[in-house]
Amino acid sequence: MDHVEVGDTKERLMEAAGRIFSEKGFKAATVREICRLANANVAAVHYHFGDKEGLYKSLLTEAFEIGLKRYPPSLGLGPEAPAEERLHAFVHSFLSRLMGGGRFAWCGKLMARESEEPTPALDHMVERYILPLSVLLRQIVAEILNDGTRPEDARAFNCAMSVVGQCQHIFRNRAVIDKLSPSLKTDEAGIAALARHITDFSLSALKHLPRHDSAQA
Amino acid sequence: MDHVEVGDTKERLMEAAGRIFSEKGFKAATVREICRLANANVAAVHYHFGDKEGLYKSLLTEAFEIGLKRYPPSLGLGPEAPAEERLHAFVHSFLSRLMGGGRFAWCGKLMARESEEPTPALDHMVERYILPLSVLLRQIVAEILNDGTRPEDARAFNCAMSVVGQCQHIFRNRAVIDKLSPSLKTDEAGIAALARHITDFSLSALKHLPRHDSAQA
DNA sequence: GACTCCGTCAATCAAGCGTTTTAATCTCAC
DNA sequence: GTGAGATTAAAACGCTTGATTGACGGAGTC
Repeated sequence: MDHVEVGDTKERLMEAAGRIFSEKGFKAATVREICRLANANVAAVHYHFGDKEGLYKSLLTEAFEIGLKRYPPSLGLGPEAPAEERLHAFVHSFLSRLMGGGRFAWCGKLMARESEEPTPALDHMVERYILPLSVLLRQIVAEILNDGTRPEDARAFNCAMSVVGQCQHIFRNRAVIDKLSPSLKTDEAGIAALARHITDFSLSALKHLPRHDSAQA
Repeated sequence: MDHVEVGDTKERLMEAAGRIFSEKGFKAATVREICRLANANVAAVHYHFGDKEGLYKSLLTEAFEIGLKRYPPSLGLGPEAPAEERLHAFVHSFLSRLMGGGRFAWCGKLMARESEEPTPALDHMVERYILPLSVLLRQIVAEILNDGTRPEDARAFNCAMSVVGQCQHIFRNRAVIDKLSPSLKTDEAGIAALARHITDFSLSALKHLPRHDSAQA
């Protein structure tokens, strides 16, 4: 793996830590590997962040800021756009956040990790970032259902879970999927194709779902 | 945490390792902690399993055996049963394996963890356990699609991913879901309700999916 | 030039890790 | 009881980890 080269030492450390932490988790990531990737001395972590945990906390805070700025819950589409298109935008951007390889690709991955192995920072993340996304998706879903379901109903919540679950699946089971279907790509075109499938699958489900849904919430 | 007390050293080690590995993952779990929980000497791992990875592999194999025996994917249904019922059985058993409590609650957690953070043991797991499950689900899905799609087609693979993704979602995002919807239960009745929703959602999607699916595999 | 502040560096620390060795202990047929 | 094999226990090995040290150099000030 090549090195992070932009910015001063502190910025390079954040960038490198984002990649490593998001891929391996807090415990499995090592300070030495982060510093190697950042082209920095191991002592730089102590100097700039106190310790490994200080670096992680700074990173998580930064992830919120960047995530909210780069992926606002509105996703560029106004509420006047057709619900079908808004669903597709939601799915596509969600996938991009998890699978994308851009400059801040680690933001989405880091949050997904936090979601599975929560730290005390989870409360803040849910309130600030996840809840707005959840509300937005439930609004879209309720609109597509078009059977009187309100966004706050259990029915909308369950359907929203079904959509998000499909999006996260390839991210969380990448190794297995690569073995079951080695030809499945996750480049930009592959992500787009996947977003298309998940949107079609979910639209088909939502538009024809029986009216009664006994699942609780 | 109190100690595991039943069985001989080897059994106690397996039981303790199941709890620790499933909670912390392979890397973060330590042999010393496992042995402390099992009331065993650290050398016992080397004696009975060779090394840490040997213990993990034995455990993973046991996890699949136990999980599949307790919750067989067809739940007693033969291939002559309607595809809709077989899908429901698959989803319900999958959820039970992941969310079920009791003596062997760690089985599903361990498998999910291996899927997200693969170890060298993944190859064997895929070949022996995951692939057959994948084939079974794709057969069910292809039958419900009823549009000429074969189980080995990309279309069936994508739809199977959509189903499995929904099943794993609540398990992998439990902390977040508990905050978004504190009333959602995961006892036996809650699991059954969730299985009903996922099955209905997927059936609705599969039965009305447009014929053309450009997603790759 | 002398001094200070800031940032970096190689070197090192103690602690914890998985693993191994060696000896002690247990089990049980004879 | 005795010896042999199976099992456990204690201690140490080599290694990696996160954290820390003290020296070094550049930039700015007087």
